[in-house]
Amino acid sequence: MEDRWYQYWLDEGLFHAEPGGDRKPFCIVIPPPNVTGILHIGHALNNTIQDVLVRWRRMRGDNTLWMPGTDHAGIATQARVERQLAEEGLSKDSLGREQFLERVWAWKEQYGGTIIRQLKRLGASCDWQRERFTMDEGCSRAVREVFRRLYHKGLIYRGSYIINWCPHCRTTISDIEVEHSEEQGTLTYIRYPGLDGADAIVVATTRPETMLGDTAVAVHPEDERYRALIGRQVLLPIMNRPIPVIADAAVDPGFGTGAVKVTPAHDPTDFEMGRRHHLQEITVVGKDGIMTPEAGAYAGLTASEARKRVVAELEKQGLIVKIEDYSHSVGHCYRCNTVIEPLVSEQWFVRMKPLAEPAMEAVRQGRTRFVPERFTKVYLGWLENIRDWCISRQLWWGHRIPVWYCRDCGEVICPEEEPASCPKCGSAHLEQDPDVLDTWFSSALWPFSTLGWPDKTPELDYYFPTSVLVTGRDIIFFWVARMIFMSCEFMQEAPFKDVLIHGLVLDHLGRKMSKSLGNIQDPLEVIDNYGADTLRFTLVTGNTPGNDLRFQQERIEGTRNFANKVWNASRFALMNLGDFEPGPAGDQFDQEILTLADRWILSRFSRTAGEVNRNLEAYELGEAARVVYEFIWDEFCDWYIELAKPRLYGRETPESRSVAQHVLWYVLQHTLELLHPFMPFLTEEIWQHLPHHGASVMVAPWPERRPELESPDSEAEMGMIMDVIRSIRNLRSELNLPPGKAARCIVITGDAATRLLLKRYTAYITQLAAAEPLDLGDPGCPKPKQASSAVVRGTEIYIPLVGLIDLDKEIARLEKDAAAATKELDRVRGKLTNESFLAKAPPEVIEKERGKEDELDQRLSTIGRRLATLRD
RNA sequence: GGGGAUUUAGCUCAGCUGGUUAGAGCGCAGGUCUCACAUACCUGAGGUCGGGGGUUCGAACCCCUCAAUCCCCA
Repeated sequence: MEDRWYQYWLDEGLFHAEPGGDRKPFCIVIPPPNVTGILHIGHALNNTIQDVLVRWRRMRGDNTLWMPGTDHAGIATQARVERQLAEEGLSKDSLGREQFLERVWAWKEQYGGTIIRQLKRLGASCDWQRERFTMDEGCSRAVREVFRRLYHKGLIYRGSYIINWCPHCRTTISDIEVEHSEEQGTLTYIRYPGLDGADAIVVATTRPETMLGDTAVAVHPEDERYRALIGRQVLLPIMNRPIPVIADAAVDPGFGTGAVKVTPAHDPTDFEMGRRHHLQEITVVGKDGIMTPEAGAYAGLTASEARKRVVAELEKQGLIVKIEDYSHSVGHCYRCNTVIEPLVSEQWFVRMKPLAEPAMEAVRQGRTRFVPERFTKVYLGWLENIRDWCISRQLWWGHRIPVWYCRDCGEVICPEEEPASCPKCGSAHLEQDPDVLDTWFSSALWPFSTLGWPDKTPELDYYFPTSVLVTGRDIIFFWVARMIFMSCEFMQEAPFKDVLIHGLVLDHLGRKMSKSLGNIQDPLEVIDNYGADTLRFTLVTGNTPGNDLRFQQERIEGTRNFANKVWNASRFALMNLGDFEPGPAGDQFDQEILTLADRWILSRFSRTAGEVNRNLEAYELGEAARVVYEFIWDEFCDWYIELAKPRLYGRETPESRSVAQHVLWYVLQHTLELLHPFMPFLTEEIWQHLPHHGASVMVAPWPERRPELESPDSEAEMGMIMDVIRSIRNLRSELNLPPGKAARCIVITGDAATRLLLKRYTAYITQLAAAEPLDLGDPGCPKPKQASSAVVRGTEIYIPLVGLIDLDKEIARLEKDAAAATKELDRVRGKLTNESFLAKAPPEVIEKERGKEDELDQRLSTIGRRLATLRD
């Protein structure tokens, strides 16, 4: 059923959008999933939210484009193909760059469509004709253009700095790709002997092996303990190299002894210090994790082996003061969890300060708005402390850095097209930089590269800036911030008006889903077992924007039940609409011939539509879905359909039947439309079976409020009748009367209007409460003693059952009622006798309290009289 | 160390700008196979809204503080 409708939508071209026209544009660019990936539950949530918004706006009449695509995911994809090669006994180096890339492309062709197919199963209404890939021709051109412009503007530079090296992935990674975690290690205190009679100094370190590359010892400038030593020299043990004692405010006097060893080539803080004090940078650990020749006798050892031997040697020399257990933060690669090695290396960087400023301004001025708003702070905080972005990666799969070096004159060239010769010396000996760019560099351009930039396309002109970006909060730094600064730089405006941030999908115990925990919920399995509609609805409900959501089996089943309810109600409607033709004025109603139930459900429907819209506009998708759910189940099914049955079954007049058909059809059809963004397949299936205009529910006009259908009077009258019915049901239940068994019921009210109302709609009450016969009377009429009774809104209800009423029980029940009413009345009277309340509360609030007081008062006296009778 | 989130019925969560007798689903108890639906219907029991203080006529909602859990950053 789902596949069939999806194919129908595709065949009808309903997902496709073209720029132009006088409708409002609405555009979302998809967060491109990794080509290598498969759909996980987080994708399902992310894309369901987008699809709800997109389907809603499209029905509302906006020119709606949902731009899809995938990301080349440099490290991940390369790693996958390398693993595949390894299984064949090959390696990327044995293949060579060209052949390896061919293999990756082939792999992409074979597996790259998987996640797209899965998105389709979810029901995603993307414009697939426009599907893009971050390494397709257009995106690649955008990447080269952006690089070139930033380079010539001096915002991209090459330099030797400390970077994060992942020895496993064998590439640099950016600062945000490093994940820190607390680890148990040791703190080793080492004595560095003083030179020229100076005192020795003791330093503490978590990585003793790096001492081989020390080029200074640092203390805090105001640390009295070491003041005398500043500017003097100490002897670096083992290497027997004299190194200076320097003063730097970056040193924490509270750490260890307050004196630290400085290894500029292997620690970010030390690196900064080294640059400030012009220290030598000695690399002792290589990119392979092996000690370099600079490590002297330790060259060739692994770092951890070197650590053992260095400590042993220092021990031998009596220079180890002590070794303590110590818990400290260690950086790991976000992809493979390998411990990161900080290294000094020649890399490409983006100068962030000038780019960050406009990106912060765009958000500060509200041109881009985060929903929920609290994420603004996260975003701004990050950009305020931004460091330059290392963008070169030592990979093959990705956008090659568009820079060539002349082997003859050393010129660095960043031209528009691949150069044939050096513009400076004319040499043909050019060599392109071997590295590729960080994957996020190309995704940062996604909102405009997919719309055709750097060309001036109609798409770019019409759909940019896009309307809203929907993404998880884990990706604000990686992606959202970078898109914003790139757009500010190249489009002179922020790429989207709103950023809707959603939380993570957790398992039923509230834990992150992970392979190692084995608690992954596969969305496709849910689709197979329950359908995409159920998955979508479950993900969207029971959750507020930005908050995490626990995924529970019971909630899936609850939603499945709801889908089933919709299905059955519709089946009922279809069974009774066989001979119904809506006619040209199908949305018009003659108020005169409508029944109370008709007016009530139409009124409730209009309000529901209003609520759904209000919530969707506020990105409260969960609330919007809940409102539709409650309307369908609690009002349409439980009350309206039940009340319409006798009419539909022809037990009344043919005219009454046809009016009921009309209202039933109208409400069901438009309710399906309201539900469509959340449950696209089910609603299409039913909608198509109902009399309708148009090709699909997905392009039906979106239901808006219709104030002329709203009727507070009908809602109030219906509310009264419903209360009476509930009250009778309650009494029946307490008397253990089976729901189907008719029972006589006496309803007494002093209010003539109410009596008239109940008289007119006696049929509703007899039908839904099996109250038959129903006697209506005024307060003067006799009340049976052998009866169970209740009071609702000033109306007394009696069910007489001679011989079956336990008077003591009945008295106890009424006393309980009276006690509750008394308690409440005391509270209300407390308010109403409070002068400040009367003086300061708004009149309508006071009025409301007075109304309550009257009702409670009346109720109490009625119950009181009844009790007196029973006790008699 | 800094920042944020969460804490409401047995469980999972709603509760929009302070004006409710605090809601839903599941679970629980009782009753119904009523011709759309037992994946259902009817009825009911369950909460001093994490603790303490404050602002206010009025606080689940605003402020302060403490506690627990989770997340991010350094």
